[in-house]
Amino acid sequence: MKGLCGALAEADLGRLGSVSWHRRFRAGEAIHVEGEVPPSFCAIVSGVVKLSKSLPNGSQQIVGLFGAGDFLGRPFGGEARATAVAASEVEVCWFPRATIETVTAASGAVKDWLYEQVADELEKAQEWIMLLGRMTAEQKMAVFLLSVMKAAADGKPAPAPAREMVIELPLSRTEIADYLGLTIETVSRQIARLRERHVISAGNTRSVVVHRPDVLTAIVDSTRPPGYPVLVANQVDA
Amino acid sequence: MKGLCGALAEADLGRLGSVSWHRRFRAGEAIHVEGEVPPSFCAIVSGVVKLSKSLPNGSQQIVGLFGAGDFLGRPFGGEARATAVAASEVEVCWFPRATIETVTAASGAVKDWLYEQVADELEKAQEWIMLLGRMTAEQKMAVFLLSVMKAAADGKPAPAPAREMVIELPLSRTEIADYLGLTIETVSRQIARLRERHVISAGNTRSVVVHRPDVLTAIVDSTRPPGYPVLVANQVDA
DNA sequence: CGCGTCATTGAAATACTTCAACGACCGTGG
DNA sequence: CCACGGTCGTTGAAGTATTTCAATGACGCG
Repeated sequence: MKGLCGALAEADLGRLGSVSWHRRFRAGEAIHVEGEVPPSFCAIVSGVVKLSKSLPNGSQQIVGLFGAGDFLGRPFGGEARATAVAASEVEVCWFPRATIETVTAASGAVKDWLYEQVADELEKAQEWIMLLGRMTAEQKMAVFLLSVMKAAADGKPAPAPAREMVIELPLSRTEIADYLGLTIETVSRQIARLRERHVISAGNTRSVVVHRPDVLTAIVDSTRPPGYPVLVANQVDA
Repeated sequence: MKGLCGALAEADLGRLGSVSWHRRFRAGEAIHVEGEVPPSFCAIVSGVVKLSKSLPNGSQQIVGLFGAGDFLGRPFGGEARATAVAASEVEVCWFPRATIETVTAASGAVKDWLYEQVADELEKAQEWIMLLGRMTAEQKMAVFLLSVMKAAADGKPAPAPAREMVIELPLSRTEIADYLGLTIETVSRQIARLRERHVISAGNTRSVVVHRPDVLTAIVDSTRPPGYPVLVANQVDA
């Protein structure tokens, strides 16, 4: 999270501080564009950023999601191979590319930090490959909800997924679909089904109450027939 | 490819050379195991290694494929989050973890190289996310064949995908299925269909003659109805 | 020769998509 | 204030790609 500052010598910190500035993006605005050399490296202060790729036929796939504390852009990277778009109102701390590259080149600690950063992202990407390749729509949806819960609970007192929780979805249905590799209709239907089963209930479109996180996790690691009999027996009232 | 040596000072090169040794793995043998701290970092000399994750329900997904010149394992990484298995007879150049970490910690150039390495891998992973999330079985198969062609042609005189080419598939049907997020039957059928359309023809199960690379690329970036009429018209003889 | 693994093929089942219609929400302008 | 159009989400019905189940064929090996 705040590892960058930890990795920086005082002199560098001051140097970076003096050239950085805050910048806001409204939902939908592009931060980096696929095929262009990103002019910056930035830390997300608040909001959610989606990193997406698009196919010639026009369909999109979100390949990564970033929130407060995450970093965008890769020093020495050349052209960005995906587009970064603000999924909500986003505030970033913005560093000119050149400065970051100079500081990085000079500091071993920063290099270490950067390496960690990319390695983590790779790990997440590989998880996602697994998810996209081998999970059903239902499982994908469950993973998504759980990950939003986890993100929301990050740093909160209770580390375990609590017994009940209200979460705000950071993405529209269309974006969720692009994230999970599904269509918007399938996403909608999966949510409806979870609601019918009383696993979640929805107020506003964007906010969801998760009643049974345990059922979500059960769905995620269920063998293909997703344990309906057992789970339904548990939750249907007599 | 040989970037590691370029990044190393002579002293380090000697040091590494003296502790490295060659090691062979037979097809199916595990090189690193998910959940264990890998005892080594190694360069693949020959053969193909698959990196896979498995779901509780037993299904597998290959999250990466590595060939000669690629590197396995991440210094400072902790537990491996995927299993690396030899997909064929594999020969590696093996370095004890401790040595690699010492050398890396000391050398900025090695850090840079390592960073590049991971960043490249991340880029490939994101491509794969796109593929798994948004492509049809037919497109996946085409991408796979093209990537095998590219790997085979690597460093060859003609850089462009040639007009006709014989390739050896480095994976079994099951492995291809795990790689593309499909079932073995679907893979088999897609190959059969490509054969019927005279895009490829097959000798041995593991070897394929690609007659029309252009059709494969057309399939990859076709909008959903994969242009059958046009393409078929081109290739069917009068 | 017979057994085991791997690949192919067919037929039926199903998960997901596509197409299409409708309802809810929201800001704009009358 | 209310009607209007636009975007977004939901829902139904039909279509299709892919999976599942099952049987058969090809190959290698003891």
